[in-house]
Amino acid sequence: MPQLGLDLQALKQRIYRYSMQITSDSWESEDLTQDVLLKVHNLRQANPSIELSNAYLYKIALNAWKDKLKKRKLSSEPLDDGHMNVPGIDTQLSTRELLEDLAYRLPARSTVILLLMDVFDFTAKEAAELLSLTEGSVQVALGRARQKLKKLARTGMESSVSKQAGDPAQLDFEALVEAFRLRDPKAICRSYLGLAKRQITVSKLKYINGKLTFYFEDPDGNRFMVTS
DNA sequence: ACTGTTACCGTCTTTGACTT
DNA sequence: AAGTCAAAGACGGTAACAGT
Repeated sequence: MPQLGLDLQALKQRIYRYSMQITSDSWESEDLTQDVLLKVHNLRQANPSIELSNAYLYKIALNAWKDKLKKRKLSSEPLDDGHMNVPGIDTQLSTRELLEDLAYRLPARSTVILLLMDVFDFTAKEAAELLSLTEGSVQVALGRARQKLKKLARTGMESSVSKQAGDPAQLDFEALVEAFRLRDPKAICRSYLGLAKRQITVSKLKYINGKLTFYFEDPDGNRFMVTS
């Protein structure tokens, strides 16, 4: 029975492979891998001499996946909720496209709130915390932004806004992460739009162990993760 | 006109007690 | 153990008002 070494990267890859077998979904697997790594970390802290066999590791992953499914209440909630990597089913694509246009018409703060809550499924509380606002302000700003979004959708976004004006020069992942770190709505907006222009999408954004974790996807389909 | 805050309301989820 | 149900809490939305 092969023992798992302390090489975190190797361990992560192994768990990811198990997760892919269980979930058949890359994003779910990344989530599951994070969960399992956390469980393994806790297990090791509780018992440093614990033997983490492959079978045991697989069991942990499987149980974690079952827990996830339970919480998600599969009967009432589609599996791809909040995820945008399901081929052919991109329910949030229109929101994303509208959002990118909207970003040129709304204040940065409102756009970022819409981005966080309607695209990345942040709660009002989380968005408020990130932007140093009250929950009420976030909710109202969101409502107003949504109204504007609907209005623009109704009018067919008739004038495709010129996206050249004001485009910043240095727009990369670090800029976006830094913008989030500094809680600067304008910078977040700029960086996000810059990436969108390069056809690089932030396909997922979530808190993992208290840190913001960004999942990017480039035009070639390459996916990578950046943690703030 | 725009933005932030507060109060209030409706909906959904969670939790605990109770019954089968 | 499993199912049911009511209470409590969390959450999102809206209206009204105030400040800039």
